[in-house]
Amino acid sequence: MSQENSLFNIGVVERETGIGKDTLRVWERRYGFPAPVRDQNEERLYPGEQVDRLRLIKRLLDIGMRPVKVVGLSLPELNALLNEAPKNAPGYSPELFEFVELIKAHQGGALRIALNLALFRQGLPDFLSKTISPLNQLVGEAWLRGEIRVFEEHLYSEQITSVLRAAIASIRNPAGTPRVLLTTLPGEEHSLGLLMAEATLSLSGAQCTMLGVQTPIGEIVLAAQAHQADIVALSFTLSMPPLQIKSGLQQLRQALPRHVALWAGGSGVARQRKPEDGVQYLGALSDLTEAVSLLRQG
Amino acid sequence: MSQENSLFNIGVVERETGIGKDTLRVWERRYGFPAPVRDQNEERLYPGEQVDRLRLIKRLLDIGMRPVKVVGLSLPELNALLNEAPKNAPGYSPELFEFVELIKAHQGGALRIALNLALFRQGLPDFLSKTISPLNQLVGEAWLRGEIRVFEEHLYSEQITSVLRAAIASIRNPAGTPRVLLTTLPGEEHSLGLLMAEATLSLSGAQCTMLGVQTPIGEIVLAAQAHQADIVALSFTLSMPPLQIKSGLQQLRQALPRHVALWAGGSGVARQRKPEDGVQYLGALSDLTEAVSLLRQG
DNA sequence: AGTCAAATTTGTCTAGGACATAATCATGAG
DNA sequence: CTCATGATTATGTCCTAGACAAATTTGACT
Repeated sequence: MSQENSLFNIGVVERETGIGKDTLRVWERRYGFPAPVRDQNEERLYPGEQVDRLRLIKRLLDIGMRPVKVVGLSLPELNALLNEAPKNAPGYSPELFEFVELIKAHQGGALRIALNLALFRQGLPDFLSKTISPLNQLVGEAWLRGEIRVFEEHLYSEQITSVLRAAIASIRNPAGTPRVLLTTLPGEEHSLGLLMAEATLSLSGAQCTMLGVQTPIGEIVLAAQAHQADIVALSFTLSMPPLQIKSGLQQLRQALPRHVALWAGGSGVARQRKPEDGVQYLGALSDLTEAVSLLRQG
Repeated sequence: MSQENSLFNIGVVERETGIGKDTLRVWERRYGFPAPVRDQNEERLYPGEQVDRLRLIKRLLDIGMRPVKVVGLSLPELNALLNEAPKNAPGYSPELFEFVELIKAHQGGALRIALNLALFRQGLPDFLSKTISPLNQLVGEAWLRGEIRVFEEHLYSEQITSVLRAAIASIRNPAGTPRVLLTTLPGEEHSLGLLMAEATLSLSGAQCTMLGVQTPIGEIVLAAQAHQADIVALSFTLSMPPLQIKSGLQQLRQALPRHVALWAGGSGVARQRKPEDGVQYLGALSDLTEAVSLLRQG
């Protein structure tokens, strides 16, 4: 957790929690929380303990709770909510918990080796759908409950990245079809989803061009043109505000030539209520394979 | 460039340019630029052309110019400034320009192959210092002059990442010394510098733990403890505000045990005026090898 | 030319109000 | 009882105009 006696100004809190300055101020006005002390210039200084609470609140909002219900709750109350949250827990296979144990023990090297073993035992499609995907969810839930720290989650991401990149490097198809451009919109900085999509698509014989994260919309359009892409594939996590996802997809769809398909996947789009016209939403990785087959047929 | 007739609200402009909302408003008040139109609610709507100018202005500020000199300049004036900027151009080897041509031609696959050839011809240390480093600078300058677009720069980063990660995977030393923890502070999202450092350190026999980008300070401390790190190595690019670098290094140095060394490198730290106590600044990658030797001796 | 203080520049913070849109609630129809 | 439709509440983002500390530049004086 944060240093106990430290105080943070509003800019630092915004960066650390991902909650905007305006939002922090308006919560204070409306809900009476957070309740920062003030320095000699009447500027807000947030105690570390409140920053910790804000982090937990952010997690609850990301999984769909509403501010009026969670902003201002005490640490124990927040933890109670977080612990009862994952009711939809499917039966995780015991093997997955071994990976989690490796994460908690900070055995990065051993984790990578174990993941690689699973990859070559199961094959890439099963590895992604039966190991990585549920493991991501399991890790996400454990992180939600505070059982896994941020740095442990970073370590985990790094090992997955390492394993997937090695796999992709060896199955890349520079002459495949369709041509797919992979990236995320500004604001979405997670690349794991992209890597999983690239692996799946490459295996389906598609030709992938990875642009990395946070490509401005205008640049995506240019890149699609330059690479004569048939498909632009975007990935969204829960950390991306639903409104930004919606308007971003709208703008991009409008700016992109009609013959270029726009695919969106990840936990962030599962949240979207009404689908956008001309945007294909993919719930699971397996949908990708299916969508490629459909595209080839039709 | 941005869609010609499009209008963007202040939040989008902040995300696209990296200039904060407060700063955009105060520039308008002080310098009369940007001069957005207003919608029916008196909310700012920035024309695409002004967003383009703001992007160029941001680049000039990142290389050390002052707002009073550049905010409000017209597109031709900005381009004139950008073109005269890189006076310190060293004599680039002709081979480097071939890489640049591949980038401009969007030949991602060919670029990766060419880079790999150079890697195995030169060896890793020379590849990093004589190819990648100057190429980064060359690409950075070309980008500054608008000769390389954002998406092309993304494509370039992706290929470098791919080549370096493959190299690192094959020289990783899980039992080496010293133990180094690699990451960036919140706000710094570029990981190329980290990868180059990891490659150099691994080759020196160090044991690297890569945490990826944007690890909160408190988490870095915990990770250093968990991995019994001897060194925490941070990377900073020009896109990181100097003030954030300074205060971040101060905070981290204070929170880290004294016996853990703190190393900082990248173009962002070259800008820092006064070095922080207890922080080692590394100007070039070769300094890393040297610093490791020194550490082993002393 | 170097050093120190004064002046200027610059980013970030403040308050309190406003509004569009999303989410929830309530009502009525089938 | 279920579904749709309209009213109400909740919520994030934007607004103005002022303030101040820290960084940088300027200017005076060795």
